[in-house]
Amino acid sequence: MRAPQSQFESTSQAAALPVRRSGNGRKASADSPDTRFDRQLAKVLQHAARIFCDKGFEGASMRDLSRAAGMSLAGLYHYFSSKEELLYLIQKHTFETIIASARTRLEKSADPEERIRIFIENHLEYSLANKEAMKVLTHEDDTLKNDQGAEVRAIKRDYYRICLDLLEDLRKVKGLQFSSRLAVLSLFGMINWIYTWHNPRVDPDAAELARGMGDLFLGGVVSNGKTKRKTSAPGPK
Amino acid sequence: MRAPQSQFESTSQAAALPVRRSGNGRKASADSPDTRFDRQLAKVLQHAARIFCDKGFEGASMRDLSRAAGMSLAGLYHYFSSKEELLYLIQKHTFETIIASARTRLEKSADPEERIRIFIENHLEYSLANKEAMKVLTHEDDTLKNDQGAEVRAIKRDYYRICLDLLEDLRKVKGLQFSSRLAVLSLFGMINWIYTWHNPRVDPDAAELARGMGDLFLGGVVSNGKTKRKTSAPGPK
DNA sequence: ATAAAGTCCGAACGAACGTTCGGTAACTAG
DNA sequence: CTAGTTACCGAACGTTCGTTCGGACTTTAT
Repeated sequence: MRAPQSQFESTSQAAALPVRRSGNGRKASADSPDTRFDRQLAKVLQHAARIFCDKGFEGASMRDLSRAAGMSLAGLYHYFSSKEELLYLIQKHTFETIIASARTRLEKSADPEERIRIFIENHLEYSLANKEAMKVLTHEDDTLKNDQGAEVRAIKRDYYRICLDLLEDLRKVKGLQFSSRLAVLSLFGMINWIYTWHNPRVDPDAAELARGMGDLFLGGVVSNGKTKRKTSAPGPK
Repeated sequence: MRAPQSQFESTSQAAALPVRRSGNGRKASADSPDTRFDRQLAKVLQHAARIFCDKGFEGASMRDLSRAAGMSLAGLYHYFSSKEELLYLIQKHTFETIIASARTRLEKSADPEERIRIFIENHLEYSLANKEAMKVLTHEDDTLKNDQGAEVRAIKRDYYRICLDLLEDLRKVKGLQFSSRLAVLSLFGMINWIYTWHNPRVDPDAAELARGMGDLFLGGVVSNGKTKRKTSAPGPK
């Protein structure tokens, strides 16, 4: 929930974006990561995530947003160049944060099964602590087009790949047989669906949820992987 | 006053909607379940589902829809009274169809585990055969407000309840211990997430997908339900 | 002090939105 | 045939949309 560094480059499209850099060469002090610009942008991004979460990207108007952020319509455009870029900034920041967190936590264990549990718990903890941003991630999954969409999709693929590797480690070490793709997408289904139903007043917190879903998923993968022959039942072709 | 509406009736709000019934009073010929009106409405609904699926409910314009349906903007309003009602008709019809199909198929078995597999397979088969409508169901989950929203939400609760009952049957018969709510929501996560990734050219068909997810889910539920302890029994592999 | 840069706003732009209205063909009933 | 209903459309309504522009106040640099 901290401010994003203002390294907001599109990476693509080198044009036209009003982008400020925080620590540009001027100042003597090496780096000031939080400029006024950065702090205000972070605040706007947070309000925007809430509005996009509530009304959807297309359903939310810039006027809704200006009301929520307590800033004039025109004033908003000081911080980004279009509504689309706003969505891009939210999605990119959210993905990068959760990936960084996962990578850090995964360093602490070498056991394949425990690493999968760590991955799940990290995802659930971040999801429940940042519900709005996570809903915007999944709900506006294919809203962004062109370069910005491709970039976010690439980051998402990284995240997917982390989980896939964890599962293939497990499979090798335990000598199991199952489709990693099907398993990882089932797991993502479980943990990404939570935003549609989780109610903090009735449902468990992230840690217990992670334990329950970890049990369910790992129990399923392990118990089936052991006895399974892949081309089993003749079935309909 | 004006006309439309047929077997897709709106049980809530008795006012203001243009209502028309299909087989009203007169026709002698045995069954005309399909009047011209009904057939045209069904066609429009199908086009609308595709457009809503592609661009989202808010992102889709009535002009997009009129182009897709090959009908003028004004002509569309002969069949429904607002864009919102259009979404309502799609969602209601989809839910009712999948529920009816599930109920019919479930009659054919009394074994709790097999019944869960039937439920999963029914859901996946319908989902893959009606991708657009299913995406509109889940993606525009909280778009509808007021009476129409409440009605769709009630139908959805029925569907959830069917699955919950199946799981509690399993738990009783097998003497397992697990949270039915967590289990059913995890299962829904798996099977509803499919629309975000399934590619018919690479991924298995509904039957094999249902087998795989049934194995995963039932394996997890059963193996964990038996030993209320943490996972990974110390037993040697 | 003066200049430059950064921050923010009121007002307006043209385009697109959902919906309505008056009318016109086509079909159906008697 | 005529009368009436059904199916549909062109054109427009009023509103809201994302975005822009010129200017003004505030902070920073010299």
